Amino acid sequence: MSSRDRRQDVTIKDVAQAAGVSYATVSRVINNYKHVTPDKRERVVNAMIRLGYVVNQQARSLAGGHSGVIGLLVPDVGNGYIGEVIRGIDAELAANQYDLMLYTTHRHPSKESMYVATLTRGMTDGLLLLLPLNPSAYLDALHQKQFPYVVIDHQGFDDFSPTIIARNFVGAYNAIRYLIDLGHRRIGFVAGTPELASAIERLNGYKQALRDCGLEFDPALVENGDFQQPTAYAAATRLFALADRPTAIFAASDISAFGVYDAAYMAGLRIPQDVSIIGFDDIPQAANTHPRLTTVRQPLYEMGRQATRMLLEEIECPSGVVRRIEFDTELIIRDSCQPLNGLPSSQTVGRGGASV
Amino acid sequence: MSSRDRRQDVTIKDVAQAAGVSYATVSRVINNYKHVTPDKRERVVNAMIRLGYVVNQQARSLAGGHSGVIGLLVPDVGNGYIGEVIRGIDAELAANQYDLMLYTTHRHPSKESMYVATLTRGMTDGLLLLLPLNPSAYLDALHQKQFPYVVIDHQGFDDFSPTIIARNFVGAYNAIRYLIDLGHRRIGFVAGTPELASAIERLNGYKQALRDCGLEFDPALVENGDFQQPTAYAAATRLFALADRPTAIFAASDISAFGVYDAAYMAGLRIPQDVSIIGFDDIPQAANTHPRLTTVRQPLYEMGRQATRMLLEEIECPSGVVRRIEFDTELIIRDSCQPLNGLPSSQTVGRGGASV
DNA sequence: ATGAAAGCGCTAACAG
DNA sequence: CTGTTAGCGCTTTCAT
Repeated sequence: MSSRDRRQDVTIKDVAQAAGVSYATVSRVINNYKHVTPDKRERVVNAMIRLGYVVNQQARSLAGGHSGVIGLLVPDVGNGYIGEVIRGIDAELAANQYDLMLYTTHRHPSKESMYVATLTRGMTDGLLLLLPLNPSAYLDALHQKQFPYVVIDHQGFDDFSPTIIARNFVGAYNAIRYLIDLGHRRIGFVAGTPELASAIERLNGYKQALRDCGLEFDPALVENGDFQQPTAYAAATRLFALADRPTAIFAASDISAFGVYDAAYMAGLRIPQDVSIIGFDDIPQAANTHPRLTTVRQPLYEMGRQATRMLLEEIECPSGVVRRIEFDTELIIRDSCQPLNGLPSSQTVGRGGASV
Repeated sequence: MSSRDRRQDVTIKDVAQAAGVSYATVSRVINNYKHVTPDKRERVVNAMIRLGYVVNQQARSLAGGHSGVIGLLVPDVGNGYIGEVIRGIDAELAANQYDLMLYTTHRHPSKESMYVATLTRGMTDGLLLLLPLNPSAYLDALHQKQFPYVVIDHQGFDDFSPTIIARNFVGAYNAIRYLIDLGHRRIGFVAGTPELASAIERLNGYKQALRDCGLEFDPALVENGDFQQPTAYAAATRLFALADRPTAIFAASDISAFGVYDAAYMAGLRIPQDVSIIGFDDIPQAANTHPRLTTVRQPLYEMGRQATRMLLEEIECPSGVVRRIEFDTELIIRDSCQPLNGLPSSQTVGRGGASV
């Protein structure tokens, strides 16, 4: 089927011949075996360089070696949140000479299982699952197969999956406390996909903060969303149309917050004078909006790195120990909130301040 | 090396046995050969389903079949521009059942050659090169090898590389003409990496527009950049410090434009009242800044799609014809420019207008 | 220490 | 139409 002439590629046999050794020896040199005489090793290395030998990963992994590639499943690409995590993964992978196979599930739970099946059939040495929608469908199998994997941002309901997660509950809790401290009482919440544990945790944090402050939970102030901008726009529009409209809105993601921004502008509400807004994630764009978005920071890049490190360690020396790392979230105060009927709360100067 | 037990995976031999046929027949069924009796085909399919057979891509491609994976080389991930292109690529790939292998060169020209060498050694059926920095080092070889590839966003200096590109010159030209029409005479330019042809084209468009309007080209108004925000910030800061500071700035990318925004705010300049700003790309964030960024739109997503389509066609039925598709750019007028000493130029209402 | 040889799972002739 | 078989390039025993 493939039109190109693979015969022109140089293989270990060519190298062996050129170096005057058996091709098993070449394989040994490539794989850094200890017991090869320096003399032969050098001859082989020279031949490899001279001939421009490049290893064929497929053959290597078929024959039982490792493939040197890690599979990554993400719901989609091109959104800030995922981009940051991928950056972290990519950095760690590159540092360890691993390659990346990227799969987008396009938020189709059924695709997940399919991809997992393919990827674990020799193509990859391990799997990174970001925001899986339907992990129960295959996590058991992976675990049984002892196939290395790490789940990012999904507080699993099992106790055998290595996991990287941020403290979503605390992050949301603190955000709401901050809003309440500013005097807000009617706080709207544009929630995330209820299938995702992180969305639920954020909702719980919201509720708990209200409760701890003696505020009543009003279901009318909570709109379901999906972390995306258009949905958040629609949700916020409904919230702003309420007779007793919220004076502050907490969005389950920065992208949602941008949708809330849009809705506020369309409703003629000024931020933060007429409505305070807080996001979640702290993606790079959050600092480029106007006013700059106050948000709950997740260390996305670092989460990607750590997940990868965890996976690579498990691949290279399997311990069987199930680790779970929780990252702290941090409230990043910028310019999108202010005390109810008060002055801007931002302590910052510069861009945000000057532009008001 | 790999700890998991691959023997538990079901192979075509298992399927063959279960279906009572030779394993070549199973292969034929998998590859949709015409000459297989419906009866046997059905038995094979049933056996595959019953046993949960999943093809091993490595073996398949080693044996001469296609790997079903496309390699993509990008300078980095997580920036809006690249994310959009990847989205397009991903969509087209998914529609055609191809998988994606993603490589980040981290802007190291030397890594490019290395990755290309690895990827063309059986791992992939074709290559997509986005913004290559050092293509001359390997494009010849790829072409000679007849290895399918498509270059995105790099007006090649060769005539044998299939290419997807936007009309950078015209885009920049029109942006400057627009600024001049608004009355601006001192127009600064925060340029892109001079190694990239697109950066040069944009600079040329800038110069030509000036020339056509009888304006003198002032080298002091052009700052070199690298398409990134921090560099653009520094560049714009210098521009704003000029005795005869520019009243408008054209940034070679939207990300650069954000850096210019930062610099303007820090310098206490209002956008667009004190300085007009135009970007290039129209990444999603461009509409989320304040004021919303006027910019030159490249159809990033579509460019990714088309590049992929072109590559897949060449892989599936090699024609040897070198195609080159140029996409039109479009000036998207938002709220970051206004006539010199005049009123806002934006025709839009809603978010932008209401927020001023 | 190193060569010989047996596959890994699959595709692609080649027979029949 | 279908079974047999020879590899694809490499890792990994098993001898030596």
